[in-house]
Amino acid sequence: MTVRTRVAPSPTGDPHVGTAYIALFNMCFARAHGGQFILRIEDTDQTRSTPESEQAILDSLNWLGLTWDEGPDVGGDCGPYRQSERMDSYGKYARQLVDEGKAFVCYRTAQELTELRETLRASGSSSALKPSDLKLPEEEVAKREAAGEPYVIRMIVPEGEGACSVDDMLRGTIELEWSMVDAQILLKSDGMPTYHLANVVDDHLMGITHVLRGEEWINSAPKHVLLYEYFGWDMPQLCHLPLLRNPDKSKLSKRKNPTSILYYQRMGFLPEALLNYLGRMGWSMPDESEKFSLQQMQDNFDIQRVSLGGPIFDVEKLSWLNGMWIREDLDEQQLAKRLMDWAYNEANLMKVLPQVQKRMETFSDFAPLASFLVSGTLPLTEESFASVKGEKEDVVKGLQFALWRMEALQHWNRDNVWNELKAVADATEVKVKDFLAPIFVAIAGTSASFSVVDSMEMLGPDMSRARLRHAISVLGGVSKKAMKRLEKEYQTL
RNA sequence: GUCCCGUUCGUCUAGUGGUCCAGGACCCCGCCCUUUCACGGCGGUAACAGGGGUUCGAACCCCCUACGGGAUACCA
Repeated sequence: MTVRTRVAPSPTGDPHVGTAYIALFNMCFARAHGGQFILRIEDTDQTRSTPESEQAILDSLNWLGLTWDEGPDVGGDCGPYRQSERMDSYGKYARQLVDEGKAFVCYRTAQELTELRETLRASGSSSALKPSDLKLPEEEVAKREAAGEPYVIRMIVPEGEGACSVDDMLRGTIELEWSMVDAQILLKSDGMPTYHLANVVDDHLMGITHVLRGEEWINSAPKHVLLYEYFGWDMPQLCHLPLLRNPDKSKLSKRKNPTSILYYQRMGFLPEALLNYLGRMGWSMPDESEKFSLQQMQDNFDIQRVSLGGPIFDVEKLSWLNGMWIREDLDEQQLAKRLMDWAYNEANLMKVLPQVQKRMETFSDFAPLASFLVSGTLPLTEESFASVKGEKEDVVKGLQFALWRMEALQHWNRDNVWNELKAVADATEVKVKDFLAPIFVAIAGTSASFSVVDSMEMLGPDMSRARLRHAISVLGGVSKKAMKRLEKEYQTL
């Protein structure tokens, strides 16, 4: 048995707990059956991942204690497609399908596609874009080809009635209508494969027998079934795991929740506890114990014990569990070591010292000045913002705008943070000093602190965002209506 | 809109036709321990989404409705 999990770095490079969640289940499943667990970091979208973000994921999974096997060599590359020399081979597979009449070259432009979709919708048809919808007159194809216009390769899909049966290890047979399946792009105009092609080709080459992935993939399973059929390959067993949710039940997202493993690391959670908690999401030990190690989970793993309701990620219970691990599994020596590894080490001290030394008269000034850097959620109240000038409404607006900017920021460093914040201040015609004041309070708990952008760099993206979010909610939050207004105004910046 | 997947205490879950007027855990509350707070111990509140079947019997099987989520991209 060979089980794999595919990991795609997020655009901002934050390793997502959902990634670890899926990886954990894949690993336990594979190991419980004496099989191999392969992890592939892959992203066929050149605009998304970077070598750093890919490394960040590996580091995070390592930190959690997950381990994986070396995959079979399928051409010397298990790394990001961006660096792959195998890119040609995907084109080859796509072309093979074209030659066999199972895929076709499509010269449709983005604009034409939107128009086609609009007409489809207007006509009340629920059908997806089919090969026949996309067909262009031959002379038009020739013209575009001669002009060297970009094209993609799409797969041929059944048109008309009928459904595709997909077997799921947990859900049984799922029937999905072909009418909902569009002529999926296999090879993008930049020559990159889409997930669908790459997924099927790689899994086949690597001899993957089982695929455990998120529920969000159920609807594209027919495409994969069809591709395996087209190629004449054996289909791996599929298993769709439930999705981790925000407290409002939507798919766990960083806009509503800290989702980065780095955040939980910085917050001071033990990797054992975080992993233990993820293992309790949608799964239970046969004896229902709450606290268990990765090894114990692996030893007792039974995929049938996965429950399908989407579990809500509850930080409170995670905290309780973490406390259990701290109290029961670490002696004082070990705890001391963990604390030093976590934050109380020389490297961290050296980062802070340049900021605080100027402000110190005695050593005892140090802890109060730097405490916010090793804190989790700051104990803020509305009073904390008393020194901040301006109407509460405007303060909240500034914080919200700052938060949005920080959520969109891809490369987290001092200069980028500063440039973004300055840009918002300028665009809203607020003095930088006044704009930053509430952000100081949000980040450091007081406006009397050292450089807020340096602090934010040290705290990292998720902790910084979480604090901005917390500050907004302390100030009464933003109502749905107000949020709409703010979003509109934000767009105009 | 359409399709798909779900639905047991507020939350995580046990439960695969009788042992369930539904068990455990987090949260909350009370009591005990304790110079305080926490930890720990004990106890309490609180759920089978609704309606129809099937069956001697249904949280469990089937159907319908409602609700939630996901998908509907040259993102994964």
